[in-house]
Amino acid sequence: MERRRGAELEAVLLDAAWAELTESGYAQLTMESVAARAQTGKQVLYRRWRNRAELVIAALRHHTGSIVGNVPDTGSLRGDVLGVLRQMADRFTQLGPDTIHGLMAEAPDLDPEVYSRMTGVMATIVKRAAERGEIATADVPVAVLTAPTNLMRHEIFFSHSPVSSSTMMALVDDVFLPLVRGTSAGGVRRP
Amino acid sequence: MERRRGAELEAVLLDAAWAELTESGYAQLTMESVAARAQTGKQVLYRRWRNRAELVIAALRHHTGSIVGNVPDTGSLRGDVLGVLRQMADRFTQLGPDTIHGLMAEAPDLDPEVYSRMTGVMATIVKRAAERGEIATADVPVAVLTAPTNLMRHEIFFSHSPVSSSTMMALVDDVFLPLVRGTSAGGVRRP
DNA sequence: TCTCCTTAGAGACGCAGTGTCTCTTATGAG
DNA sequence: CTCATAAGAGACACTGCGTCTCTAAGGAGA
Repeated sequence: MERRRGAELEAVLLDAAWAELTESGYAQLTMESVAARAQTGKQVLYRRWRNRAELVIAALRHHTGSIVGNVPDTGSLRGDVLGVLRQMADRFTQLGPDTIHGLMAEAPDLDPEVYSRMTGVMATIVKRAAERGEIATADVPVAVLTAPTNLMRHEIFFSHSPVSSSTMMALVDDVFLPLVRGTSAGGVRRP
Repeated sequence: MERRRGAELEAVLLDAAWAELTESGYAQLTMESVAARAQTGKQVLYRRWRNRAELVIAALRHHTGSIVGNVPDTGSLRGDVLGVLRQMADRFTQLGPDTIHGLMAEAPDLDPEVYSRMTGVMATIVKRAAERGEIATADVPVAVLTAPTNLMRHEIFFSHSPVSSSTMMALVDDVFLPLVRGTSAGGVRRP
């Protein structure tokens, strides 16, 4: 019998977990189902991850690759923010809400990382827009800076269907842009 | 042995569930623990609710009473919106995030009700503000109307500590009011 | 090439909780 | 007083978690 080891085996395990996740959802994913799919024993899983939540998080990271690092740069503030929102949508909608909620319930320490990172991304985008002269100042209240991504996250978590682009545009055109431009309500409409 | 029945028994069951919930949290709440606390058997629970999620939801409704119905009317738009946010905070912070996430994971059909109701509440508040002449028009984009409550819900779900009043004020003063007043960024600061 | 240490693969195990089933018996309705 | 209903109590099968044990594969090093 040929035996998988080390990184090769680990990849197989994470792929198996990912497959279970997308095919059956988080609630159906068990350590035993993952082990069975990977044709190995539970101990091999527990040797690497302490519980289901850690395994799933690892599988998530493994599949979706390095978490961002690439801040959109489309040349316009509107395009950049929409780009960020679309990134968030792409990352999560393939998972489905049950996985997200399940993970939140079992791994309460997952989010702060992603959370603060998004603020940094938005700050960069706004700073560049200010340098381009597109907006008057990059000195924007944190509540405004985080509003679009937070609202987007809210949509992802509460809507039971994928977030539509019209919803994303509403967040940008009706909420964010009026706030950073200093004019709202009847200002710029969507092109 | 005196036997509880009907509504009297049901109240005991729901109180027991609520006690388990607040004392031990959602993860620790089991049908057996609730039954034991109520000094009865599991069958009595299963005769009324199909599973843990339904029991908890019932306990929640029973304890917090009828869900809203009372729209704040403080005389100012700012006060009204802050009142709504505070209501949301009061309702949920006593539960803790683990209960909320656990419920979301197990009862995916809980939210839409509350969800649409909040939109109606906000619409009422804005309409009254327009009638008072506090703002120019009640014709506000839905994205703006739902922004404060959605952001508040976001805070409740993601922050692992109770939402502070300064956070709530930031949502109202930095995001909502500038949007409905049509002026932002450097406009009205908090009193 | 041989040895040895790590660890994969396989399965048994105890534990906890779910949801079902059964039985006895209190109690309100008639 | 009778009787249908449902409470109280517990046994039950089942599932999944996380631990433990054992055998044997296959690299690393001599």
